[in-house]
Amino acid sequence: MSEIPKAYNPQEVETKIYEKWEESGFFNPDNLLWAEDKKNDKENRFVISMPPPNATGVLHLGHASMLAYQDLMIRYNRMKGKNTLWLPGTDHASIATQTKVEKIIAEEGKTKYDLGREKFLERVNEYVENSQNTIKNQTRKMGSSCDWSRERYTLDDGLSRAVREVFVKMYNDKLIYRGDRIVNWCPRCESTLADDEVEHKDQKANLYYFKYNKDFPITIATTRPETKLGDTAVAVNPKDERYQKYIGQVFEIDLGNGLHKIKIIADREVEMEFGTGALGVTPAHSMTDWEMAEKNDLEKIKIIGEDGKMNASAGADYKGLTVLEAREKFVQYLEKNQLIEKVEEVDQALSICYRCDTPIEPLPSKQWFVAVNQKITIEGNQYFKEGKSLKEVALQVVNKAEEKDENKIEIIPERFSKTYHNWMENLHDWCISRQLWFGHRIPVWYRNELIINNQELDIEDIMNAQEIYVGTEAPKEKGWMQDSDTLDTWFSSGLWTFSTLLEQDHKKYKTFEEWVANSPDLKNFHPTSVMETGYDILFFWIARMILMTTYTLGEVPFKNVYLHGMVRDKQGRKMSKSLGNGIDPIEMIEKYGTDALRLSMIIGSSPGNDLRLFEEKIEGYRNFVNKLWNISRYILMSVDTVEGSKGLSRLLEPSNDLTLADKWILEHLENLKYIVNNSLENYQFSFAFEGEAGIRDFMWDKFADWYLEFSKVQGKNDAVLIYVLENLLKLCHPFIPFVTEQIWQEMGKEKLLMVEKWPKDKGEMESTQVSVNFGIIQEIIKGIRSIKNENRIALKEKVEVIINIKAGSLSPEEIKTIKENLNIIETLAGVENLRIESEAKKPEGWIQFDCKVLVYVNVGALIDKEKEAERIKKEIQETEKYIIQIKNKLNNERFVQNAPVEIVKKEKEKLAVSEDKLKKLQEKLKSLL
RNA sequence: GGGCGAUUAGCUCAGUUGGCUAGAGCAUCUCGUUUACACCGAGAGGGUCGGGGGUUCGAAUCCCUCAUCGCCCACCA
Repeated sequence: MSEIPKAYNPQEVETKIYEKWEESGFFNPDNLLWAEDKKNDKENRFVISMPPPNATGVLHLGHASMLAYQDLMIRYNRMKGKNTLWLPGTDHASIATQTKVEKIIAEEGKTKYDLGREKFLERVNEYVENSQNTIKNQTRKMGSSCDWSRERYTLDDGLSRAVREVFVKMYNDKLIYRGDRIVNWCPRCESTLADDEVEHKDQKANLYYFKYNKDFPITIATTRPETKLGDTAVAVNPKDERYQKYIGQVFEIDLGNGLHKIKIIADREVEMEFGTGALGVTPAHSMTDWEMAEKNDLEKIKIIGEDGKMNASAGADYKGLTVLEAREKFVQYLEKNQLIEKVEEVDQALSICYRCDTPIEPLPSKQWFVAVNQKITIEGNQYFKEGKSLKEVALQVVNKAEEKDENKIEIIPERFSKTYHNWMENLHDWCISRQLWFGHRIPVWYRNELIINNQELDIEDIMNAQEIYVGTEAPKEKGWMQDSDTLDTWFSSGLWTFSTLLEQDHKKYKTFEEWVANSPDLKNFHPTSVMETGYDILFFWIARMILMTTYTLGEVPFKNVYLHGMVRDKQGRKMSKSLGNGIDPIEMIEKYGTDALRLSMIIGSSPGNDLRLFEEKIEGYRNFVNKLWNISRYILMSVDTVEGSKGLSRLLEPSNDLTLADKWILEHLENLKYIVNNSLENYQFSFAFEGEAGIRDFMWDKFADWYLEFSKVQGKNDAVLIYVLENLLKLCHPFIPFVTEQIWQEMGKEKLLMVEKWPKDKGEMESTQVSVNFGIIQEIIKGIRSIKNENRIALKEKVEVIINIKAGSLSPEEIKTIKENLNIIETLAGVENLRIESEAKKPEGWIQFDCKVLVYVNVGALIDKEKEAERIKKEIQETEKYIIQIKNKLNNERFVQNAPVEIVKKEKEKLAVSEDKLKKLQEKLKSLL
């Protein structure tokens, strides 16, 4: 088997291995044979809905990390014999995708209007198809073992029907309504945005202090003077003595766009300390002001249009100007009339669009909303049987941090439950209509006489039609026109966990209820087990899925939510194009292999916390993978097989004829199984690998550096070698699937490692005599090596050593152990003429150290006595200090009284050991001088 | 304005009910051409656990407070 390459070459094997996996069919739970009898056993399923990447662009590190965590969970559970499904797909991401394509055609000097809706959508779909393929191939490169036969797209036929069905159902239940309300408007996207799609950016702004006219009694302050053209009130704090007398009065003003009535109103929300304590109320262009207007029944004058420009109501002077132009012009007007008192620079949180950073313009508009506070009763739905609102149910099904209920959704880490509850409690009705072309068209049709007569109509006219039809298909009669808007992309992703499990061939089901009741996948795989995603979309997505799924199915979408952090650079900065600090996962895969990249993202990550990633880290894990490769290479080259390589599997169970080292490694393997199982069950992925007794320590330190070196000297035990290797490969597989599968194949296995049985553990390992005995040998070897190194003696250069065993210091078994392992000490520490003596005196000029025994090492003439004496003095000082510490503790009555007995006992033992050590050190120092 | 997180070796991080003289990897230094691996092996140095206070026999760990950095939410216009 010497044909195994010296260094693992991921590029050569990864594609082939992935093809092998995919061809095996085991990504699809229907083909997992062991699951046959448990096919319909819901308890035995493990399901993850892959958060669908946007169907734009390429795979970035965020995707890569998500795929690494999910594939880890999936492979672990699959090997454990669960009916395992990982359902992949892509999201049409209406606003993101449309923005991207708009940019592309802008480079051709065109706008979407030049193309028209139909042609534009063709371009988008073309673009999407291209990107989807890229993303899918890159997902494969990550080694993702997802079931491609069940792949879905939020805009595919079935999912589109699901969207329409749910919309209609909600409309009929009065949970969706059309309302004329102030909304967040992005003038660049020319669309509304949901509240959480608005981001805030801190910036400096001018705060203008002025009066509407010379006679007006109150000075107001604003950062947006141009909106004052639409003011209908001035609000003051009811407690503000300065303005008490004006409350309730109405003034008439003219800012050049006609007479306005300005009413002085009182509102507790007004801060007396800010500005002049008086706020000009612009109902149509401020969220706060809109609410005040509702409360006080004020007129709402819309002066800014959907194009972000001033409209006719702003007056002839301003009509057609952009907001900024209008601001400049209005400020000039104020200056000319000497109305400005002062201008102050203030910090302001500017609202911007989360997709294109354009400042948001709040304005009134007729839009579709989901009513989150509307109470509703639904028969057969466990959550809504007693009249609850969407919001109430969404709050009820998620665990609060302080009170845990197994039946509720658990968010990991726990602290995000609080964030979730807080956000959900404050949720307003959700604006779901978007003035975008790309997406699910709203399934609403309008009709009036004008449409029937086929006249040229403005969209406003149509939408103001008297007749409305809401249904999953267009009405058959003539004269109906569909709403031109599309749905918020999160509306469809909110259905993702279940809409993807509805039978693809939906046409055979007449009603939604039938479709839901008869789709086998939905029955078998929903609710899903874990939703693994970034904390950044907790509100956008997690919350929406919970709202939509509890309503539609009466089920939660998932049992647990695992939130990962963001990938950042070494300094903790966001990776971005402008900083140039981004890492391309595909490039890293080509350089270091997928397994290395996966490890670099799994290790060091903990739920909800950001992860710093840099190339040296990936390189480090490439080294790890190569180490595993070489351990395997060594074992495969050295074991004697019964029938060539395929005979390896016959040597599975280690026999009873075991050396100390055999027993030692097998014990630690058992412990490793426990550590890995326990950590993975508790989502402590990093700990399973990198923890104190994790995979890395076992493989590299215990197995390679100790056990294999022992076996080279003391003779190998093929059964143990193979047994440990096989188990190690299994335990590593979910982390680093490619290299482990490749080694498995090199071993001549017929079955894929991917579907091998996961090693069961027998609980936590207790410290045994085997460990103690092995530890003694290790200590002796390490001590000799250390002394040689300090005295600049090469490891291979042999030195004389005497092991001095004091009467009664070791058990007979321990003494026997040392005697049996003299050869290993000689070889691994570079010793000749090794002797064991009891009560031996240290020969002149030798150096001693102690562990459980005293060891004398002949370092010959090389010893630098003074340096050695210095070293010992330092050690004596440290030991003395330590002894004082322990003595103080033990002399403290309260410690002896209050501390648990084992702790006190331990301290006493420590004291005894240290005092013994001190004595030996002092002897040593004496003999030196 | 409210909430959350982080702060442990030069760097990246462990440290899970408070109890081994606080650990690992990388980097540094010394040594090594042992046929599994230099993507390696052996050894060494390096930390008053952000500051202060408290609880406790005992604190990196629990509580309070301050500081720095980061994130989220929010209608100071």
